[in-house]
Amino acid sequence: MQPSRTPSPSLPRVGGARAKLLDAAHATVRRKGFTATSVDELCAAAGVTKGAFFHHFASKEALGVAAAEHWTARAAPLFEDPPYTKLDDPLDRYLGHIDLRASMLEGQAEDFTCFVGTVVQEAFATSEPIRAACDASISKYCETLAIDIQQAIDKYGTKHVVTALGLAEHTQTVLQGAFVMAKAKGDPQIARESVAHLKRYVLMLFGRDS
Amino acid sequence: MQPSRTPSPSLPRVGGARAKLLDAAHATVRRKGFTATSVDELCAAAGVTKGAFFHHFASKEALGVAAAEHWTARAAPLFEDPPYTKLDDPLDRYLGHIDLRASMLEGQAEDFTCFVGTVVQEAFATSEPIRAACDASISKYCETLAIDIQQAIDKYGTKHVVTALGLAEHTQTVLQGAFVMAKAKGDPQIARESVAHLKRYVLMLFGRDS
DNA sequence: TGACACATACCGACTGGTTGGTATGTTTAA
DNA sequence: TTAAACATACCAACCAGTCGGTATGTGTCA
Repeated sequence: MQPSRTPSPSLPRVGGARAKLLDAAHATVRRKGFTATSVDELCAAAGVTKGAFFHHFASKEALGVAAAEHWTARAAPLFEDPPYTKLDDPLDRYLGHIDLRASMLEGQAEDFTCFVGTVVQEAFATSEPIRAACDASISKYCETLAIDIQQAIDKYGTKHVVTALGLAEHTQTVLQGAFVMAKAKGDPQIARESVAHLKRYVLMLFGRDS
Repeated sequence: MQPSRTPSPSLPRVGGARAKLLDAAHATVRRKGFTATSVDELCAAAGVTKGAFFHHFASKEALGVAAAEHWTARAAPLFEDPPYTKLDDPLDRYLGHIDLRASMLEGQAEDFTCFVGTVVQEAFATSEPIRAACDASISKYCETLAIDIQQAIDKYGTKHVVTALGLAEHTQTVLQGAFVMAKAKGDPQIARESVAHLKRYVLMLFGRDS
């Protein structure tokens, strides 16, 4: 591979309408849903024109797929930046992650809820590309989380037989459910309580309670 | 008993377009989402005309509210009909309910998922009447479930301090999350596994495990 | 008994606005 | 010069909602 003189040939040279549209999609779709968000509205929120939209995305569906993939990238810092990721004990890292997710459940639902979770609810039966992209994003999250959980199982064992991936997926399930409940109530308190139940389950499972 | 020509003065005299529209809404909206379901489509699915639709509902939003209320009524048999509801032990009744919900997670997601959970994700920020109606439906479910849980707590106590309503809400949270995950995966297996985790949590909490 | 007034249930063509998408031009940077 | 990155104007299809009308049942009173 030859070193290129241009900073990045694939990156936008003018304004970066693509990135602005993806960010606008994350914000607007989480508030109004995918179908209820029009292309015009998205363009207005991103400060670009329709021409720019269809230059970067073949269709609204293609934007949905790209936004789901972008969501995965946006979630990556969650596993890298927080201080608890440097802890020696894998169970502490897993519990630290649960605490972090609980602490994020504050303010307006549209700000802390999951883009792919929202979109897949609407599109799972009508757009296979979008469903697959959302599935990939969620699966990636679960697989990453399962690494620490597996190490915790190896180190401590569990009171009942569970798999690391299964427990990671259950963690994600509780979070997705918590988002739905917070939206219904108009208050994230109920979501925090469910995550507290989840943490209690993990503590009991690993025998760290009482 | 004399066969009356007119069944009931308060009941629809001709076709019953209202009931057919509500049933069609439950089916179609769970598959495509609320916004993506057009009024024309709903009328076609129900076999009625647009005139009938707007005779019974002031707006599409009003249908959403009515359908959420109808969903509550549809869920009532869940707490009355199953054989386990006749068990003496309240914890057995609660566990029986969890088993029932797990057994329902089969086939296509659009057939076992929750109407109000789907709708509230889309409408929580854009329609307060719909949000409130969905909240009422979910709250009713939790309050009903909490009755058995409270009796179980009174009878057995729990290893950690929890409230009956809080545990009922967590049960609902796991189910809502399980629906999202099943939609993403295109397979209800992952949903059943999360409900299994929930049941294990309840068993550990009440000291019924090992 | 019957006739008239009224209410409810339903029909379907129509409308003004919005939708996703296209066709074609202009600017920008290498 | 060239190609990508935008912008502008436009379109056919579709959308929620309206409206004048029909069919049918119900209450009232002579």
